[in-house]
Amino acid sequence: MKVTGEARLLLVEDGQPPPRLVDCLEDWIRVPAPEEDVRARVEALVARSQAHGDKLPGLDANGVLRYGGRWVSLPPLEARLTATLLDRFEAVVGRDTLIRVVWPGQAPGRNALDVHILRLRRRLQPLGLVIRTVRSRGYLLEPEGADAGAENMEHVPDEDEVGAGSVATLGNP
Amino acid sequence: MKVTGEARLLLVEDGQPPPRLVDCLEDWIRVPAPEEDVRARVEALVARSQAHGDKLPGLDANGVLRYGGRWVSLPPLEARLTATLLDRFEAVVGRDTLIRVVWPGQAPGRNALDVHILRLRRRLQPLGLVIRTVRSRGYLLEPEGADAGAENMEHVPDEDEVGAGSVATLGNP
DNA sequence: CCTCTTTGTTCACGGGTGCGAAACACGCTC
DNA sequence: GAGCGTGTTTCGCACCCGTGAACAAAGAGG
Repeated sequence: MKVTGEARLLLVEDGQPPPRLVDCLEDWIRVPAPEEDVRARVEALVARSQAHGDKLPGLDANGVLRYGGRWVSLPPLEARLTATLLDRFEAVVGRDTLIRVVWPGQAPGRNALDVHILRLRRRLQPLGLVIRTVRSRGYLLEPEGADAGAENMEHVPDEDEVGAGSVATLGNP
Repeated sequence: MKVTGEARLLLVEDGQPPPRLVDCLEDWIRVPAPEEDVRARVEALVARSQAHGDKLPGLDANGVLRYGGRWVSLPPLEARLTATLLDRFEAVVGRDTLIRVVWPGQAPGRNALDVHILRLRRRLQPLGLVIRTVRSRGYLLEPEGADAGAENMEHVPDEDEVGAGSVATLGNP
C-alpha cells in the first residue's frame, strides 16, 4: 500500500488550538461539525490531490525531472535511465532492460551502468527519490522512506505536534 | 487573464452551504468563529501563497519588467528574450527557440545568445528572478530559490496581519 | 572453513564540449 | 563626446560520459 499522495483532514476537538498546516494536501476542521462541512473539505482535498498531484515524479521532454515542488535537470543518458525507471515506478527494472534502453546500439563496458546509477542516485537525492538495488535482479525507483520491507513493519506510534483529535487519512490510489 | 498570486478566505454565514473550492489558495470558514481559527487559516494561505503560489512577472510593451514590487527597464533585445522566457515561465526554453525569436532574420555569431543571457541575468538579479541553465537543453526563468540543484533550502518568511472583511483578499507583495 | 567468482559501489582520470565571462569593437542616440 | 545597446573574439571552467581499478558483500565449490 502506498503512503505517498495522501491527504489528511485533522479533526480538532473543541477547546484545542488550531493546527498550523502549510501543505496543500492537509486541512483541518473543528468537530463536532455539520456533515456537509466535513464532506466539502474532504472533497476539496481529493480534488486537489488529483489535480495538483505532484506525488508522481514527472519527466518532461527537456530532461527536467519535477517532484515535490522541486526539480533537477538530467543529462540525456540519465534522463533515459530515469524515464525507464519511471514507467515501472516502484517496481524492479532489470539491468539488461536498462542497458538496452540507454544504449540502443552496443553496450559499453560492464561498469558503465553502475557508474551512471551512482551518479543518478546523487542527483535524485535532493528531490527525495531513491534508487534501491535488488541484487541480481535490477533496480527500483521510489520515494525516500517508502521501504522497510514487508516483514519489519513495526508500528511506531508517530505522535505529531498536533495536540488534539483524530486524523482522517484519505488514500489516493 | 490569470489571477494568480492572490489568496482568498471566504467567510460563510451560518445556514449557508459550504462552498466548493479546489484552488490551493482558497479556503473558507464558518462565521462567527474564534479569532485564532481565522488567523490560523489566513496564515496557512499566506504561507501557501509564498511557498507555492507565485505571482507571475509582468512585462509591458515598453520593456518594463515588474516583479515583487520592483522593476527594471529592458533594452529591446533583452525584452524579447524575457518575453519568450516568460510565456514558458518555470519551464525550459530551447536555445534555438530563443535565437529564432530574438533574431527573426539571421542568427548572429554563436556566442551572442550567451552574452545576452549573461547581461539579462545581471539585470534580473535585483528582482529576485534567476535564469537557470539546463545544459544542452536551454534556459529556464524562475523565482530565486525554487530548485533543488543547489542546497539553498532556507528562507521561511514571516507573515503580516490581515483584517477580516466579508472576503479577505491577501495580496502577495 | 577457506578461497574464488560474481555482483555491486565508489573513486580517479581523461577526452570532448557546452557554456560563462571578460574584453574589445562598432554603431546609435541623447 | 558620453553612454548605451549589440556583436565578436578568446580563454577557461564545469559538466558529460566512458574506462580502469580498488573495495565490499554474498554464494558456490572444494
